[in-house]
Amino acid sequence: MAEITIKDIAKQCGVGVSTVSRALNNHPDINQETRRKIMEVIEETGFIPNNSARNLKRTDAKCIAVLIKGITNPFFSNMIQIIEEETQRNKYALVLRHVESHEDEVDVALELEKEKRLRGIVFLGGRFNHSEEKLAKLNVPFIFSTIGVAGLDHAAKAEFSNIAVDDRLESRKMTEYLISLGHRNIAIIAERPENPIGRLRVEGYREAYQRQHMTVPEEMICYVQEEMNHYSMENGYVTVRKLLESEAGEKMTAIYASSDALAIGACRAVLEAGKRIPEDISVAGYDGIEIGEYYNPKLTTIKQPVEMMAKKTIGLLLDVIAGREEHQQIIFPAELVVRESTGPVTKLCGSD
Amino acid sequence: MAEITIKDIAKQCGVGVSTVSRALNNHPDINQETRRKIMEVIEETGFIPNNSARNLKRTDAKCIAVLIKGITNPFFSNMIQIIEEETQRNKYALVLRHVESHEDEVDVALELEKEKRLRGIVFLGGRFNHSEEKLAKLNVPFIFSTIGVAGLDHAAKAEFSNIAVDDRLESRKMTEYLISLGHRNIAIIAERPENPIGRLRVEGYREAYQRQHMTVPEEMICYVQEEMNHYSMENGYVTVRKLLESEAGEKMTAIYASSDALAIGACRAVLEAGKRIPEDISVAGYDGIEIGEYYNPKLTTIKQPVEMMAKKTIGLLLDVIAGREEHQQIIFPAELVVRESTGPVTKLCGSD
DNA sequence: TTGTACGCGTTATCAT
DNA sequence: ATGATAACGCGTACAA
Repeated sequence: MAEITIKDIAKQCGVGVSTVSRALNNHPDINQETRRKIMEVIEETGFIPNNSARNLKRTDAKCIAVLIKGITNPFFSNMIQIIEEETQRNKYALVLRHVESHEDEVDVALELEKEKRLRGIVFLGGRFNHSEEKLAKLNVPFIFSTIGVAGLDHAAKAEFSNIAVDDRLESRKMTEYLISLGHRNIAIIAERPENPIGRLRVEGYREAYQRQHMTVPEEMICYVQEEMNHYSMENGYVTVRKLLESEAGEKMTAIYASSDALAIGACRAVLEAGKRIPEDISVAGYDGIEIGEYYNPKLTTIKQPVEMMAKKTIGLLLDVIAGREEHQQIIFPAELVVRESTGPVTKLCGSD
Repeated sequence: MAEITIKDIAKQCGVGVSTVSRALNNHPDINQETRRKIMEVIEETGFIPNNSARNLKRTDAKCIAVLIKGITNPFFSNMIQIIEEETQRNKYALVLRHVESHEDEVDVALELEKEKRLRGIVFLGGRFNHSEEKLAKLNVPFIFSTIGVAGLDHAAKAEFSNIAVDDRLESRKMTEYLISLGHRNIAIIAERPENPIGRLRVEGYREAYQRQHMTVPEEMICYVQEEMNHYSMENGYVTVRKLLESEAGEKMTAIYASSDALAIGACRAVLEAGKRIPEDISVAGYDGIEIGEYYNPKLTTIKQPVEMMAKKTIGLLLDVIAGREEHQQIIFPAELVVRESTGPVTKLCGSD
């Protein structure tokens, strides 16, 4: 077995280990000729430096980590791509770590910080419910991106950055738009209230009614099924099918799902019930992912500015690392994109 | 800064470092009382062992890695979930590594093998075009899963395992089905020929015609756009829009896309051209991902048995690691799922 | 420009 | 059951 190490290379080249190390790391003070020779031997032998040993020793690894909770959420795939590009453009190494649902993302971050000598961390997805003490243990700058960090006091917020859209406001925007179309009984399919994002979006929904001095139709507020993936189309489908069988389902003229994936599932349930979209029931989503443009009918949604958000996330993190900036809370405006899945109320029996 | 280490804990507890190590790793020969005390101090201090140091020293890490090329491919998200569950069920640690498009997955594997002391590797996605010499450098068992490994001799195949469906056969199945509906001018949207999977699927398409003693409509064979993500809906959309403007587009009565994502894009292009699915043009996909069931119309597709494949991938890998099994080439049967997006030819001008 | 020797934080081996 | 100490493979200060 005998793993081949830097010593073997040194011996084979008749040089010291440090010279090999210098060759590997492109150190300035090394004879290019000896370097060439060493690299040749490395090539031949197929020697690969051990990263664990490197990380242990190195102090200056320009490396950041992105921790993603819920990789199945299609909203992230776009984000990740841009984050990769941006990180690379800035000559930073990137550790992309998928956090499994049973893991705690901060624990993972703590581990990774030691293991890889990180300079900064991005948290993508998951809920924000971390104790301040735990967060305080992180020794490098970190950012929560596209996570609803609600109800935190300013003191805590100074310890990290936050990139997001105003979920409450955007949610209100969507609801107001639906109301403006004449809808009164708008069902909302929301993330469970334990999730801050879910809560904020429901609050926005409520606000829209309240600002019109209309009573909030509480029976129209539905939550996703706990036991299955919260972002799956299946969840939207199952939830809306149940809804359609209920009393609230009879009255509703519009469905507002708090993610596009849920909305697609909702559409299927509506279609299967023999109703038309949007003639019988309007359906709207949230996120602005690719499928919304391609679905039939095209999905009305709240489009988050993913590209800008991803770029700002990395940009700000690197600025904070470099000491060029302080931690910030940045809210990006999202866009109400009206497409084909929503329309004016036509149902006559809608009002009771 | 002063990173807190195992020595600090030892000092603070008044014990030796080895005792702390034993406590951390749940070693059998340690007094439970001292262990409890040590763990308490660890808890208090927030000490986290450095993984790099651990990996460097450890010899028996029960750990496998899954390398995914093309994480944006929705076909994988399902697979990954099951792989995670299976790995955990077998008490193995899992390193999920996203391989960026400019990286070589075998290089990454080589690095990771040293860094993490891996016991086995799974390759998911990407094309199979690795030199045997390079693969030979991998010292642990590895499996290619859901990757078309075509045209390899048996000698090479004994060095690793392979889990896949018979892309040529399944592709033929789909084409034969479309032909049986009366379609003659079936456009195929395929991965570029450099990709073995793409090639196999086109071969299956050709075979279907040949077995019916019909000439293959070469002008109906389209490849995805090189410059954008090969699995994106956008690619399907752009490709089919171009196709529709061409001469071949006038004649075609069916489109068979070699992934569901492409098929969805194709549908949008067809719809936008004012044609109905399947009345004017039938559209079929390949993969059997979730969106196909929810799209409108529901997508006819070749459904790969993801769950079985994922389970077998991990099962076989662990068996090979344990010496219970030899490397194998396993072909799973896929299923032609007929849904709403395909139907009999109705177009009269179809035959020229 | 190059080589020697030490240390990174941990686990394994060997005493005790 | 526990402690001292030698590795693990590499980077780097220092000496040459």
